Amino acid sequence: MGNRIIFHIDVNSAYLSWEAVHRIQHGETLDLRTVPSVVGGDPETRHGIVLTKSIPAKKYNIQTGETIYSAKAKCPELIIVPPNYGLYMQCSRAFGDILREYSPLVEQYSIDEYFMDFTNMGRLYTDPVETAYKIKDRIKEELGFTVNIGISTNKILAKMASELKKPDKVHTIFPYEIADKMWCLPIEELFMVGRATAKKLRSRAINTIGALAHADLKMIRLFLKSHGVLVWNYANGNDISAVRENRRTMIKGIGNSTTIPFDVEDATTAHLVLLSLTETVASRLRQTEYCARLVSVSLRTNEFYSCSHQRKIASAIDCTNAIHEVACELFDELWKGEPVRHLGVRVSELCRNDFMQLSLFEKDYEKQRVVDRTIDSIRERFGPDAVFRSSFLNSGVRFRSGGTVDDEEYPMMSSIL
DNA sequence: TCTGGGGTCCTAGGACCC
DNA sequence: TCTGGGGTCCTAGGACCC
Repeated sequence: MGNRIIFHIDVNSAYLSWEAVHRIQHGETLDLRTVPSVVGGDPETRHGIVLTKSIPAKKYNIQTGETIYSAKAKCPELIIVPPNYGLYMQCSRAFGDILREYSPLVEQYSIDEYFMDFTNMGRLYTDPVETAYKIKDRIKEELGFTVNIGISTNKILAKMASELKKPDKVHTIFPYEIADKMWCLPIEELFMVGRATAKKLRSRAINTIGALAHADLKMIRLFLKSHGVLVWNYANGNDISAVRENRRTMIKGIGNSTTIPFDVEDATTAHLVLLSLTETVASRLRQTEYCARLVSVSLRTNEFYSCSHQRKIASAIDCTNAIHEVACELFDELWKGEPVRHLGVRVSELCRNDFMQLSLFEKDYEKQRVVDRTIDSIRERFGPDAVFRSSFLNSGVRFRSGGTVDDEEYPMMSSIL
């Protein structure tokens, strides 16, 4: 196996860029990217954090994930726009379609990132770097937003390369360039080194990616276990994982969680929120033609204490009511009576729903499944709000939280590239 | 006017069995 | 009565990504 050529393509300030382009296309004269601005949630409903910042906003030291409140304090004239996930899905798709013109082997890693295997494309295209510039400029011209492209011989180096200088840039980190371009960077810049790992490494005087690369692997393994081996390899540019089309990969779980605009203080309201979360989870589960054997509920209190509770169930299910019933049991066992800020429902241990085994005691589940499917098809034809349970009337609880992903699903990123 | 939501993977401890 | 170890399954929590 010869050397590979891998591209990593990353949208610059994705949500914000996409919103800016959308506004310009609809006659807006101000380009959000040229002023301090962020995409962020609404503090009124307790969703007030920064999701994406413009480059001018970055100059005010505004960080992704910080509160809108503190971002405004750093820059009073900051423009805040709400997220629009439907738009992002469209942009993401259009972006991927262009990439697939350059190689058949394209992997979507997240809503705004793709890997592309350019090995063997040399017969069609003169030079990878030259082609990367072409792709970048085409995306800018046709779709209106800029990307960074990183090029190397594997995924980790391509990804690290695309993170170098932004925006609208092409970078390479070929193996012979690792020392010059990557080892000087602070340790937290390395993929998979988050706050906890950075702290542990820095406490042992490992402050740069280069220092980690040169550290003794046995020592790293001793205090960071398998994760240490992973990041040590990344620091050395070692990665043999393949770019894989994300059609066939098994989805592991489906979840929906929400921060409630008010503190929930009674079980009845909590159960209603769980129902709204379960409606989304269960309909997505049925849409993907899976059943689940594990249900978990997570909870965050008004004091930001988080905990979770899960249970394996006897036979796999996909009914809204059945999942909701388990979720309520789990909540009742978990909840100690504190005011609840956030609730989540997640199903996992999925299996195909075609050869479902139903025990005799669960025979009315068949009827229930027919009801679910009927409701699913009504919502498909007339919109998600066409039917909802009367228990939500005047409850102050949104009857369906989160969104169903109506386009084809792509599996989310994992730590192993 | 405080702190999102969607994922994946790993680890540790206890139960249980041989 | 005591001492043991290995294997699997289950659960909770933590770390990381975007």
